[in-house]
Amino acid sequence: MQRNTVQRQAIRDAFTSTGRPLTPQEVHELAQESQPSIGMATVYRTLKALVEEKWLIVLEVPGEPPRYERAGLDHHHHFSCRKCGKMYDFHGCPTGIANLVPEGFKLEDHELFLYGTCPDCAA
Amino acid sequence: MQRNTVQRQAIRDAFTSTGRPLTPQEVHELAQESQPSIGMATVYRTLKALVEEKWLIVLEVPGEPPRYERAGLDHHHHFSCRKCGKMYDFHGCPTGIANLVPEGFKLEDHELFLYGTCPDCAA
DNA sequence: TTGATTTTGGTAATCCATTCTCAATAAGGA
DNA sequence: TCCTTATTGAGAATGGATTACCAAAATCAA
Repeated sequence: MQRNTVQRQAIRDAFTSTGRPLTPQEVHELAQESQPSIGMATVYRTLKALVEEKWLIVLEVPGEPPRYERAGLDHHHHFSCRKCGKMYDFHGCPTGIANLVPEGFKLEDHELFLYGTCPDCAA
Repeated sequence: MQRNTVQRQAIRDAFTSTGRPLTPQEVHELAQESQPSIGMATVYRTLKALVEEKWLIVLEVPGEPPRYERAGLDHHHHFSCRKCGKMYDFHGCPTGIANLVPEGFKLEDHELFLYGTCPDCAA
């Protein structure tokens, strides 16, 4: 049977307390705040398990390591701060995406990445 | 001085003849059509040089190797075919992107990836 | 508490894209 | 054509993220 460990709980807490997509590195750092001895192997193992049990999903990001975020969120897009590297969820969706698609292409999905500066990093 | 080699020309031709963003692998395969003995080292070396001389730019893509494409194109977005993996440029831009951004965030840039089926792969 | 079993942490191993090395080849000015 | 020098191709080497391994520690049902 699966056991509840403090490490696994610390990893889940990283997601519920920040509410934003996290890299394995970020998860490791956040989990270390309550479990200083937690290792990267445990982080990777647990992320994989949480994806398998559909508590997390993997978010691939251009030119960066993947982010993990809570599964089941409403349709949204992602903002990446160029100064601190933190990624945020923004709800909503621009209009007219279907109009970009020329005849003959079948559009199934889209992913929008926004870049700029977050409030924490504003001058 | 820089020399014009058949390999370098074959790589440039891959971009001008297809007109779409290419992975290093794709460049290699396309260049091999006219230069069968061309090696990956030459492809990587040449791509790097063409980026430095601003004939190409690097396009990072979520969860995939980077694409290279001609520099200086108008603002556009990218469509990736889920069947054949080929990537295409689509001109234009959806509206209302700025509206997604909450108070306090400064938006500088965006990148939109569309996914679906291309005409070549349509059933 | 005990004890079977899962989980952990540290480190070695793996994977894979990209870069390096270097002898052989090719470009192109003289 | 010759000769200097840039470029190539093959394979080894590298770097960074992720996974495998395994002895030690932790979980939890009885």
